[in-house]
Amino acid sequence: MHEKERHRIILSAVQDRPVVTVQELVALTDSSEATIRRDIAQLHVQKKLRRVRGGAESIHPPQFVGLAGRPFSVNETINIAQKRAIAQKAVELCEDGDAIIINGGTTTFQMVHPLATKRCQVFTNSFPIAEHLLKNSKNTIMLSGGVIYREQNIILSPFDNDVTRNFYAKRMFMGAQGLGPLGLMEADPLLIQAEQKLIGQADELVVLADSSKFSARSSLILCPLERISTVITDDGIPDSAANMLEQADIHLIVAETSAAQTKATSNG
Amino acid sequence: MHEKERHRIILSAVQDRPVVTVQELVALTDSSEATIRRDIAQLHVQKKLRRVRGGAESIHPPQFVGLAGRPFSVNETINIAQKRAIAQKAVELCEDGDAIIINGGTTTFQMVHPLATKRCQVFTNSFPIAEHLLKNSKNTIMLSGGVIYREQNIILSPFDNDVTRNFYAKRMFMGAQGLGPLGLMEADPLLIQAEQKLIGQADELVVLADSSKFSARSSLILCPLERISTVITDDGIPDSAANMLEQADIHLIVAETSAAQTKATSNG
DNA sequence: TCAAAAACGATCAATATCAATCATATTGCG
DNA sequence: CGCAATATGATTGATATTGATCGTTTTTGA
Repeated sequence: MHEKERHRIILSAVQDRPVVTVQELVALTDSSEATIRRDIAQLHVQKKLRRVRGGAESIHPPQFVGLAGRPFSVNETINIAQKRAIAQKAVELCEDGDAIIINGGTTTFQMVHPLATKRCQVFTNSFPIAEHLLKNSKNTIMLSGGVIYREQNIILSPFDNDVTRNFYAKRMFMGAQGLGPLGLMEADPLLIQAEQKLIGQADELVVLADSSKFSARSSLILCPLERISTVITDDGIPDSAANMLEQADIHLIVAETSAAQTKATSNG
Repeated sequence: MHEKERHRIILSAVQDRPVVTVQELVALTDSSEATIRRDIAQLHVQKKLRRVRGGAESIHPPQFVGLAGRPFSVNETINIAQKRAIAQKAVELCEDGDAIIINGGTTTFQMVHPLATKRCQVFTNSFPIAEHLLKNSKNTIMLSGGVIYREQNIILSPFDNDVTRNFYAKRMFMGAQGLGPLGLMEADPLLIQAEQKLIGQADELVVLADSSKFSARSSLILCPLERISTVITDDGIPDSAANMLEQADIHLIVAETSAAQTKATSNG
């Protein structure tokens, strides 16, 4: 077996599993320990893997380093204040007993905190949302079935899901990649398919989009503006976008993120 | 077993329960106390867990202990050694790439630890099993859709679930309330309905039942003995039960528990 | 309080892994 | 064909890890 061939096998083995032993690679490549060690040493200086006693491990974090459970550690902290304020407004629309659909996403995930005190029937395709609500609230949780995609933490099914078809909700909450005159934009075709199914199961569609989403564009249109009942955004929304929504007869809710909450909030 | 591998298992075990004993980890990793102590000490200085007398505890706050969400805090520790040994044997039947169904339960939950090093396609109706495997393994996880029942931590759907119908597995693993001449017994009619659906989706039915289950009885029969391919139990199984299974042409696997390996009892 | 049991830490032998060296095989070239 | 260069495999001494033992400390229970 050629050197390159072994390297290919070693790298693929290391990427599969968090750690591969020299012995396993010996068996896998049918070569000697000495050769495998030499290979590992080479790949180590090439930074293709990390050499450890007994074998080699992937150079990438073995997935639970920080103890997985942080749903979307990367995106979650972007515009977190706006997302939280928006999510708060979204939950304020919900009353105990309501049946709602929450589509997975970093903004909608922020709804879990204010939702903790509610008792709604929540249908979601997001594993982290279901997990959090299950552990920290008394809401009834319904989950869509299918494969759990780790990257998005979303559950997708290639098949029609009767659970989805039989659940009908007052409102569906969802985020988006972008929001423009053409409608709601999304990047991933797979997500679009799943989300379109869900949209059909709710009376009102409530879109949670921080103000940066009005300038963001994506190539795929999820649904036209007419389908949207309500948009919740933050006070950074440009006038043009507000006008656009007004003309489309969309109810606009602006969540105030600054300390200046002097506006039309009537509290008791 | 290698250092990294053990660390993986230890961290994954610590995540399950607020505290894990050295003995449990010895059983789980099949290594010595000294090694486990050294590992715990290492992970402690790495701040991956906290070292305490008797074992290790999660570094994260207990959070929701009283609330629903902790998988099976009550049942989980009953016959834990037997359940673990049984689960270990069950996982030994699985090879990378296998499609398997794991029905929710306290015994089947113990499969998550040995499964951490596998790469199977796992279909389950158990939220905790899905959660753990999602966070601590590279298995592909498929979840059935429906309402999450907090009491059992099981996902049930009143409707037919196409995800379920379209997933066909080599083996299905399940626990039971009881196992007698009439077949597999279960207590809850709702569970029976869901489990019967799943049973139809697998070639072989593997039942995980610690030896106490042979004396336990329940009012409802889930399926007859003929449907069962394999039973995995511990070495406390009475001869009468072993004979019953043998006559039903069921493959019997006996997992030896460390406690029962001492044959002579000095005092009665 | 004391005694028994469990858990711990240190030490040492057994084992596994490693690095270095040498031997062998294959290839390329004169 | 002979020879050198390279790659691979085998051997050996060095090093690291593991498991067992033993004495000490902590916990448990009377």
